[in-house]
Order: sequence, then C-alpha cells, then structure tokens
Amino acid sequence: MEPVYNPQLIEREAQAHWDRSGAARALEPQDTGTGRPKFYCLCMFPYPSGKLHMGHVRNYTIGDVISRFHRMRGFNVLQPMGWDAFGLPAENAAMANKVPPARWTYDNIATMKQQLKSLGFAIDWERELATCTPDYYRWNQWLFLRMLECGLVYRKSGVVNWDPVDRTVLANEQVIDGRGWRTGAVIEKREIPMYYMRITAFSEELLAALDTLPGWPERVKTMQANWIGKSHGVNIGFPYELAGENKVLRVFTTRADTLMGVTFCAVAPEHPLAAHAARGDAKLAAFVEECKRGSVMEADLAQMDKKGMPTGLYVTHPISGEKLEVWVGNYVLMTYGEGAVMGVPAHDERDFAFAKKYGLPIKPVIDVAGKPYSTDAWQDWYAEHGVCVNSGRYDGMDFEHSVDAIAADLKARDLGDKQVTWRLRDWGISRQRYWGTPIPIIHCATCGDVPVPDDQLPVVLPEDCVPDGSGNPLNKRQDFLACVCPSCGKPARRETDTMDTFVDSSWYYIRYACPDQSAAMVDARVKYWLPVDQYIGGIEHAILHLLYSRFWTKVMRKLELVAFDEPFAKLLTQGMVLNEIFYRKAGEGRITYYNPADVDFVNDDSGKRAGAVLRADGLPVESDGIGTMSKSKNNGVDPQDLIEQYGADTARLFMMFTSPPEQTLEWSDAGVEGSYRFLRRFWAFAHQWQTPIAAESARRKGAFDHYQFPADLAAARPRHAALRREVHAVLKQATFDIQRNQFNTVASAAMKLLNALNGSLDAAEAAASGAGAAQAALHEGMGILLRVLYPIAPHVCHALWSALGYAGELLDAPWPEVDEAALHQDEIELVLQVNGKLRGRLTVPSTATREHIESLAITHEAVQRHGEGRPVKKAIVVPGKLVNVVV
RNA sequence: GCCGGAAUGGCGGAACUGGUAGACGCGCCGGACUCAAAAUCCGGUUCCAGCAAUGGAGUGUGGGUUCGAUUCCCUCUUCCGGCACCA
Repeated sequence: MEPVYNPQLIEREAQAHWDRSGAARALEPQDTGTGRPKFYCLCMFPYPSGKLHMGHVRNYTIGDVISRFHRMRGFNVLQPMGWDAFGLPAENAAMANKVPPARWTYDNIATMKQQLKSLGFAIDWERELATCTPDYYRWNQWLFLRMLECGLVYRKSGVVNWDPVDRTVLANEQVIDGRGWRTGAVIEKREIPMYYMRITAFSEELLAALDTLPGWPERVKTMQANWIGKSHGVNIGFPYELAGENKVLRVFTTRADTLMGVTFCAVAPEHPLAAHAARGDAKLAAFVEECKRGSVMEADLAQMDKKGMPTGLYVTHPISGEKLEVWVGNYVLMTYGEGAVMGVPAHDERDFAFAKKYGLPIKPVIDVAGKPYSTDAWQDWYAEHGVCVNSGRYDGMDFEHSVDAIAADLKARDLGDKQVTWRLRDWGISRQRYWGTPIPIIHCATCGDVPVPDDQLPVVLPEDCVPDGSGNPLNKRQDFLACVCPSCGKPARRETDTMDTFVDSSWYYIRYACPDQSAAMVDARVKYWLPVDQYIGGIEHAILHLLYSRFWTKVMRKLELVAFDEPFAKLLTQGMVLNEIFYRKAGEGRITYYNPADVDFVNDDSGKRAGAVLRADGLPVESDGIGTMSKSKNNGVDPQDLIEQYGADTARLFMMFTSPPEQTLEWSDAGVEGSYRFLRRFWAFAHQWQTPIAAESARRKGAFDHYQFPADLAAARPRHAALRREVHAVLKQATFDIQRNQFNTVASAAMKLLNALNGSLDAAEAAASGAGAAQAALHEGMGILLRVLYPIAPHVCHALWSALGYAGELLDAPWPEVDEAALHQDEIELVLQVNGKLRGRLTVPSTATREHIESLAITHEAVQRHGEGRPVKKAIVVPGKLVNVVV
C-alpha cells in the first residue's frame, strides 16, 4: 500500500477492474438467480454539446450514489446512459465551423463518453443509445404514424418567429429583444402549417395522475397542475350582426358573476373579428400589424405595455342587451379560451388598466365586505369574490349562486353554459430544421398528405448536410425530397420538417430496456425494467420534458405497447450549478466576460472579500453577480481540469458535499481543496493503521459484521465504548440521510467517522495492538466508514477495502447495520431552560422519570437564579432532550 | 407579467416530526515542525459587552400563534428556475 494518496493510479486500477468484471452490467430477470428486485435508476441523458459541464457531473454523481447504494441494499440495478443527440446547437456549430451536425455530434459523444468513464460511474454502457441514429428515430416515426391513425396527431397552422432577412424560422432563443440574432431584423410572427400531438386529450388524466405520484416533489406536481391549468367557468356568447348575418362572439370567463359589469369586449390581434375590422380601417390594420411584430414568447407578450384599439364593431350584452364596443387588445391570447375576453374593468386588474388608459367606463358590480370602491386606483381586493350589486336580478347573490343563475339564464337564451377550460395546449412538433427526426409524410399533388408506409421506415436523414442559416438544407436536397406517392405512385415531395427534440426524450428511458431490438419499438424486457424507479434531472425540466414523457407513456399504454401509466415512480430534481460572472466594460459599451478561473480575490484582514482582479494583468474586474454556467457569460468550469488535478473521487465528493442535490449550487474552488485534503487524510490514516486492521481482517477471515464486544465494555474500556457509540450514531444519521437523498450530510458523516476514529486511538495502543477491543472497534469503524463513503467516492474505498483485507468486493458489500446496543448510555445530559431560554445543563440517569427530572430542574441553581423568586407555573419535559421551567 | 422555489457566521451549508442555532468543510487567527517556505499537525473562530464567570442580540424584512419558532401562519424585499422552437 502506497503511503500517499495517488488518485490517478487508484482510479485507473479500480475502473479497469470494474470494466473487466462487468460490474455495471444490469442483469435480465432470468440471470438474476437469487431474484434480486430490480431498481431502474435513470439520469436525464445529456445533450452532446462538446464537453461535460458541472451540471452533468452533479447529475450523474447523484445517480451513481443512488445506484451504488441500492446495489448495496440488494437490488439488481440498471443505470443506463445515452445521448439526446438531435437539436439546434449542432446546426449552430455547423454554421460556425462548416462541419456537418452529424460529424460534430458523434465527435462530441466520443469525448463526453470518455469523460463519463473517467468519473467512474457504474453505467451499463451496453445499452447506450443516441437519438440521432435511424435505429432510434425510426420508432419516433413509427409511433407518429400510429398516432396519426388514431387522431392523436393532426395538422393545423401555428405561429413561428420569422426572420424576414434570412427568410427563416427562428427558435425563441435566437430572438433577442424581438430581433433576429444574426441579422438584427425585427422578427415577425408568421403562421405556417404544423403537426400537433393531441396532448389535450389527456389533460384530465395528466392532472389526476399527479396524485398517484407520491415520489415526486410537491413543487413539480404543483407546477404541472398549474401548467395544465384546469379552470371552471362559463362560456358566454355576445351576439352581433355582421353584413346582415347574425353571429356570436364567444368568450370564456371564470368570473361570470361580474357579467353585469362588462363595459367592453377585447379580442386577440389574430382573432377573425380583428382581421375583419382591419380590412376597412387602415389605422386598425396598422395596429394589428404592429402586434404581429416581435417574438411569440409568452414572457415577452405578458410584459408588453397593454395596448388596444377599437374596432368600431359592437356586440350585444347577452343579459342587459346593452351595446358593447369590441376592441383589439395585444394582451389577449389567441391560444387560450376563445381568443376573446369580456372586459370587466372594475374587477380585473388588466381590464382596469386598459379602461383607465382608454377612458372606458368602470362599473363596480361586486361588493366585498362593504368596502368602498373607488375608480382612482386599483386595489387588490377589487378582484376578490363578494356579493353582486348593480346587477339587476342577481343582486345579493354570492359568487356561486350568481354564476349558477347567470349560466342558467345564458343557457336558456342559447348564449352560453358552464364550461371547463384548460391552459394546456396541443403540442406542436414540427420544426423547420434539419437536425431532427424527419416527419414521415409525403406530399402528393393528387392525394394530399400521405403517411410513409411502415415498410419504408425509417425515413433516413442524410448526414452530410451543412446548414448555413438560410433555412432547412433538406429543402435543397433532391435525393431526399424526391419520392413516389405511396398511394398513387406519381412523383411526390417529401416533408422536410423534422420533429421537436422533446419527442426523442419522451421515451428514451423505455428504449434502454431493449436498445438492440430491431423488429419493434419495445419488447418483453420493458415489462421487467419499467417504470423507472428513480429519475434524476435538472429542475429546469420540471414541466415540459416531464409532461411530454408522461403524455407519451399514456399514448403507448393506450396503443398497448406498455402496461404502466406513469414513467417515473420517484423524481429528484437537482438544482442548477451557478458561478460568479466577471466582466470589464471596454469602450463603446462593449463588455468582455472573464472566466472566474482566471480571477483572483483580494481579501481583507477578516478574510472577507474586498475585490477581484484578473490574474493575467492584476487589474480589477467587476462582478455581475451569480448566474447559471453558460458560454455567453464565460463563467463555466470545465470538470476535466478538476478530474485531472484531483481525481474523480474528489470531484464527486466535492459535488455531493457542497450542497444538497435539490438546492442551487454555487461554484467555489476553495471547497474542492477541502474534499481532496479529506481523501488524503483518509488514505494516510488507513496506511498508518493498516497493520492492526489487516491483522484483524485476517483473524476474522475478512468478515466485517457481527462483532462481539464484551458486555462490560463501557466499564472496562470507556473510550472504545464511546467510539462505538459515536460510530453507530453517525451511521444511523448517514443511513437516514442517504435514503432521503441528502448526500452532503452523508459526506460529512464520513468526515465525522474519520475524525472519531482518528481521535480515539494513539500510538501506544497501536504498539500494544493484538486482538482486543481497540483493534476490533477500529476494524468495525473502518469497515463502516468505507461503506458509508463508497457510493460517493468509490475508487478510493474500493482500493482500501481490499488493501485492508475486508472480504469480497466492496461493490457487493451490504450497507452497514446500526448496532442499537452500542448507542446505549447510562447517563444523559438534558438542556435546562427557564422561560424558553438556555440557562444550564442537567445530567440525569437515562431511566429518570419525568417527575424526577422536574424536581431536579426546579431546585437547580440556575432556575433559582433566573426565576428571581417567582413561582414556577409549569415545567415541560421533552424526553432525552430538555426541560423548560416556566415562571 | 404569470407559475414554482430559495434566503442561516467572512463563505458552502447542518439542525429529521416546533425543543441546545451554527454539525461538517472552507477561510481567517494563534501555535508546533522547518534555516525559511510549502505541505502536515494542534488549538481558536456568530456578533456585542467583559480579564473572566457570565449577560445581551441573532436564522432576508415586519407582524402573528406557542412554555418554546430557522421550522407553522400572514406581509414585504431580493435572488433563482419555467413560461410551450435552448435542452
């Protein structure tokens, strides 16, 4: 055994050993022999962006800790890995470097796979998949066609960001402040035909099934429920006459009780009525055009100034018969409800602002606890429920009664009824981009849109295209475009849109069970492995990816491809990895960002940071606060440097130690040194005590459980009894913490164990060490420490386990059991409080009764002193913890 | 703007169901070793007053419930994530 910790050597040897023995291979049920239960532990697969980033290291370390822990607990663990390999960055890289996205992607996969291996994750690489291979995406196409057959896929028009200069569709992230990222041109909204997946057919089920997921974080379930957005309201029709025809403007509202306070109606700029009115009104047409400028992002729309224009058209109030003017409002969303709203300025904040701006009447119709209403300024309580006033026959009714009455009256006039509306919209999957799954459709002049027959799947994406920013290169590929109509046999044109990459990630976790199955999308192995027992990924995926995956699962279940309802039994959402952003402003408002690795801090005497300088020139740099690691802010940290300098175990230990998984993690180099120091100290300690531990191992033939300590250990060797008590107390905590995924305190438990072992022994005992309590306690403690630390830092523990003579593979050793007998104490110390304030301590026998403790407390000197002679009102005893005397 | 989170020493964080606030680590201060430095080891370290014993304050802000609140409720502030074409 080397005297000094050498991570490079240890890690190379451990990884080679695990590779040779196939340690990470998951067993199929027929091979498990003893019938170990399965445990499918899955981390969200990475986009192959080039190199691993810290978020990956964090994600996959968490997954590996959970996987290795469950293996110690006797499970047949599956931990697979693959590549979310289609997507926009590959096209951007192609534009920058003139390299085909395929080539760039496969190169990145090779690099990142190497990096993952160097971190020692117990991944079953035999199941690796990449979504950009035809073997995988053919099943995207196949299921798309099945969904088309049963009406779960359909075609309609959708809105995209259009760059009028590059004449191309842009992704939201390519639109900056309403302008194209490359051209700077003002972006327009444009409607084009797209394919949609009917996720709304499952709205009710997606919402209700959240209650069947106790293993999901509450906050994720809340976010999904809000996203699905079920709301109960009333659909109201406002009749009008247009060109001699009787028509009805439909709106949806959750506040039908305010119907008598409607003073106008507003429609979205895309609403047919707006288009109609604009035809005869140049100013209105200009306004509608103005609304069409800018991005399609909801966040942008929501933060725009609320603007509107009257259409000159009037509708009739369905109850009062009053004429109401119809406005076009830029804040009305075409995608929600009917694309039109009734304006109730008195009781809706947005309508209030709108009415004030354009001088529309405000008519209060709800009385909230008799508070006085004033139209001067909006008050939050204006939107609260109350009792109807100024509402004719509805006066005096509360929310529920008035909604019921109004809905009934509307129904009688055939102008509305109660209705449930969802915020959730169907999933538009068409992308006007090259690097994705081709949509298997053929456009025929005679037959229309014809599905590609199954026996012609997959529609293979040519891999040698290089996008240049001028649109989808597939549109220029005759060999791709030209095809024959499967229906009539005439020449036809292939669809060039590709699928949203969320399609790829919606079912990859199922394919891991049968990645080599070429004849079908899934096979019998899926039944054994799925659903995923533990899913781990970034909190940023809390809504979209997880919702689409849940939807996709329900579709596959409906098509009888799988038998489960929900894909992920338990979910752990890890926090983002952040780092400080440093910059300097040069001339002309230009900002240069500096990587934190190149910045040094200047500290004052107390160790408080006083400033920061660039190491290269020693001059100050400014801090722009903390943000997610990104290329644009140059604040990323390359884990490769960390692994090379300190080794994988240090990288893993630091990632786990520095904060609990669900919390955002702020990067700091300083803590890395601490983790490295601990591992070095650990190694040095093991080296120092190798002889007695190995001797004990030999005596016990490697056995590391069922230690026999004399019953009078506490009396005979109080120090060893104290050591055992501490070791088992820490173990108890660590066992609890690792099961609730709080790995930072598991790491600190390992540190405490080392401190305990280190502090309990001295050289004299080492010299005297033969068989005996000292040696046995040391052997036991070390065996526990190695197993507690192993899931986090497996290489070093693996090496020490065998160097110290413990039997078998640490990989398969069971997680240690707490010896409750070791925790026993004859006397315990209680905290003594007077009126809830700490005033002293009390040592009592662990068997002391409540009455005994009370009497000891009341007569205690500190209680007498702080009680100042006042009578004792009562004493509260919390067993094993404290006693509080109230005076 | 809407939805969801978070806030504790100089720093990362701990405190499980309301019961000793600051575990563990970093940094800093002091000491040992060394010609010296690095590394390592030992001790100290929430703030204020005090030689000390001890006392007071303290978990983003302001309020509430309780014998007792970092923990539960309400208010506000700041930061982070998502908002349907980044993944």
